[in-house]
Amino acid sequence: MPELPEVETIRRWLLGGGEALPGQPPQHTVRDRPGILGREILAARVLWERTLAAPHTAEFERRVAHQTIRDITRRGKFLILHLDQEKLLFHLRMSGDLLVEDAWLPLAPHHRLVLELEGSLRLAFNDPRKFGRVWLVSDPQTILANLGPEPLDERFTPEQFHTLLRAHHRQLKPLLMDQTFIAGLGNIYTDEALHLARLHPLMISHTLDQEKAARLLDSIRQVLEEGIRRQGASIDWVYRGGDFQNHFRVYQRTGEPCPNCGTPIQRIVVGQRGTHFCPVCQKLEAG
DNA sequence: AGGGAAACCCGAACGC
DNA sequence: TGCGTTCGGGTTTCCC
Repeated sequence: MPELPEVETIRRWLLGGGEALPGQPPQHTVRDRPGILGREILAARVLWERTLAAPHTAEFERRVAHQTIRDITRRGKFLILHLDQEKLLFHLRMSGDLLVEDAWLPLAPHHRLVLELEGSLRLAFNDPRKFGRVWLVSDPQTILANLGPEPLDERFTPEQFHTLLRAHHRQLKPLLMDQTFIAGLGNIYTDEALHLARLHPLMISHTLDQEKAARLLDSIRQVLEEGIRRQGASIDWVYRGGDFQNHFRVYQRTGEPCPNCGTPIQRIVVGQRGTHFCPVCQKLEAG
């Protein structure tokens, strides 16, 4: 669910100046809200203890208060609020969302942690399934150190990607979803990238030649950039305002025609994950 | 090292 | 209609 493009979309909303998709009316959630950059955190309320990974509630509420939000960045699927003294890290996991609301609104049922901001605003971490986690740390590297390269970082070259692929003997699908291998891909964008690259999800990473590795990295970048351009995908009941779900090539399109060749899309399970692919465009043998 | 399974969760979808 | 069951998805942990 929230993967790199969704997290990046939320990051941009939080910075302010959010724009509606072309031809669509403004929405009711964060996109018509002012940004939170430069605002002081007046107080914090932890509504579900386990959402807070560190520190414990009382210390968190004490330490986060009276710090100002100086910057908002992203690393993989982590959203990072840079405060005066510390960093506030969010991982949305399955169902997390960050909303900017008027401070007087009653708390929605699935709000797990809220920060009261100056200007009568509130930053709310909403997470129906309670998988999301929040950290307040002085050094974000303690949390982020094991993440693989950023796929959209232009300093990350196809040659480096090929070397990484050859260093493993793993199926492409679970390898691409491994955040220590490459950061930011989840189930949706992995299936989409593999289809665009015409590579079978069960293909073994070690067997990719330079050309296929370059094609795969290019495909990863294309689907991530399209996801960001469309402001992410809104799937299940979690509405985030994006419309990439209307442009999926294979994800959750089992039985529908492949956009390339018309063959019905197949669904298999790989590493406990639903995996969608075209059996004609994505051959396991020579591609 | 890599793969499989379970755990964490709960709303939605499905079956009866 | 309403109940019970299954599913799915990101990550960690544990076991083979």
